[in-house]
Amino acid sequence: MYRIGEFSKISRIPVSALRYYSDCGLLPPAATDPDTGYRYYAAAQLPRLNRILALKDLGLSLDEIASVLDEELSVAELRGMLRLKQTEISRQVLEQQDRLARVETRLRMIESEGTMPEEEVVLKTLDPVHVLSLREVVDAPAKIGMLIGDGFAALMPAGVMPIGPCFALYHDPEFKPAEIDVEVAFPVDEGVKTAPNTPGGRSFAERTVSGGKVAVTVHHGNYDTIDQAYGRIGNWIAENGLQFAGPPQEAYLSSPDDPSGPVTEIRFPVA
Amino acid sequence: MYRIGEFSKISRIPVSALRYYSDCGLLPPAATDPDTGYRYYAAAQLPRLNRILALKDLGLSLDEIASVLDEELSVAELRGMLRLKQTEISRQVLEQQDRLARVETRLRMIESEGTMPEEEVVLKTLDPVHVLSLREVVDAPAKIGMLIGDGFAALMPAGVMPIGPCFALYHDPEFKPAEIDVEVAFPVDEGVKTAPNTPGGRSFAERTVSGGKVAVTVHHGNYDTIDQAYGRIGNWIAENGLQFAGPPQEAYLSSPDDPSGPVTEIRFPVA
DNA sequence: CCTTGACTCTCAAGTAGCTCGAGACTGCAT
DNA sequence: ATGCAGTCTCGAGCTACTTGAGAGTCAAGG
Repeated sequence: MYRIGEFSKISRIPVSALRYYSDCGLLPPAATDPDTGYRYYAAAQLPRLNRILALKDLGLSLDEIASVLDEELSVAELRGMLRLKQTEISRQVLEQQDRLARVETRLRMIESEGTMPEEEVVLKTLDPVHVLSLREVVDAPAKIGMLIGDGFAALMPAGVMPIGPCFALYHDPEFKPAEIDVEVAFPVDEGVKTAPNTPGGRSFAERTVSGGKVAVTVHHGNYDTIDQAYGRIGNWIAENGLQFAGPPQEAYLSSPDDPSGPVTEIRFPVA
Repeated sequence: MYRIGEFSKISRIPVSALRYYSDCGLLPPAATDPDTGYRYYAAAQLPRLNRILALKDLGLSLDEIASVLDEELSVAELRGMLRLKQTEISRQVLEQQDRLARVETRLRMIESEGTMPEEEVVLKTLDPVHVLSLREVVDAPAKIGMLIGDGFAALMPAGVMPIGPCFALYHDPEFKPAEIDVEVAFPVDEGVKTAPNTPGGRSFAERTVSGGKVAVTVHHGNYDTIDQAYGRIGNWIAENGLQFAGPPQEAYLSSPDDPSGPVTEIRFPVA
């Protein structure tokens, strides 16, 4: 029988870890002196310790290891557990490879630009939103603001409160400055199915804007420089090997009287 | 200005995380009501939040992100940090791929054998050990036991206490049962440079057995079935694409009077 | 028999990045 | 006045240990 320090030396596992395994019942010492509490280990416990290490090496948690070693899992269960690990690990490998690619992209960016950007593009997941919307082909971006104002002017008096920032969807397959097919959407409660027409005589459509993965970036400042944000997000999508998967959105996140200027979030659904 | 719940919705970051970022100073709210403690966020804080998310996505810790965002790191430092991450992540990728291969091997093993083995092979790292040793060509494995006994018989009366279990090194490039070139090594303190000859007239050599990576397995039971352990470890090394890198060792880990039988650890240096 | 030094014990806290729950306020709508 | 959703702080929990404090134990040397 070895004391914990000797057993640590022959197993090359730190004393603290052995004590931990002992405390959580994974590898109780062969004997414990009831007076002193000293743990005594037998050489014959090494196989169990090695099994623990081997299973840990496969990525199992100590709880899982305990169940494998002590609960006589059926072969089917064991196989299932390992299959699960397998998919989990391959997922992680892919994720880490992606991350590695992103780090490398970032390094190249630093080399070429000498610094990191103030505004980033990130991937987020959108929930589906229930909206009332106005769709129209307009001949100038400024008209969109009027459309939004129109919408609010119709909704507020009718007691319909948007439950989130309103946003625009751009339905054109490509951008034509003189003929913009835009849909202005006001998120509302599920229950709200309709609203009175706008002062301008337009009628709301009720629909659900689908969710999913979107590339997102924020433009902070005057609207006339928003093409920077579009450029950024376009590059990012290309660099990350993604593809457009729906009409882009622009969400207007600041109240019009915000002293630090308007904040617009641009979202491109991607796949 | 948004309350935390609204800001959470537009940023799609959980409230708890926003509070956490606020507490650790990474993203303090634009304003805090001194009476109620309510946090108020501005839309203009989204770019900073997105930068946080993007950097987190690269694998930086929150501390590192804070220093990147606030401490105006020089471009060189930034590059260094990312390079470090880069190597770190590629290391992890390789490690995870290895692990994946091990899980797959294990799955195949379960398919073919229907269960998991009682004794595992694991990779460990040995420290260099200072030893006194006896080397000899013997004509039968049983003679090794006698050599060990001889060694102890010489060391103990001279007051030289081994500081660890004794072990044998097999210097033959291949196994020949009738002509075994074996070295029996007794780990001793650095200071011990010599010892009297054995009763059998053999003299000790003093040397340091080098450390490094070894594949290890334990044989529990009678010595005549030890070839199982050798088979196991040989297969394992082949399966894991490793190569022998030195004479194998056998360490005798149980005292001779252990009621549960002898325990032998077999170690193959690998590269 | 006593001391010394190495070893061991238990218990608590720390690690990273949050999440969750309890108990108490706050703000807004009826 | 009431209710309810939202918010606050504070503490614990997650993994697999590691580190440290303070106290007790063991074997050898004097």
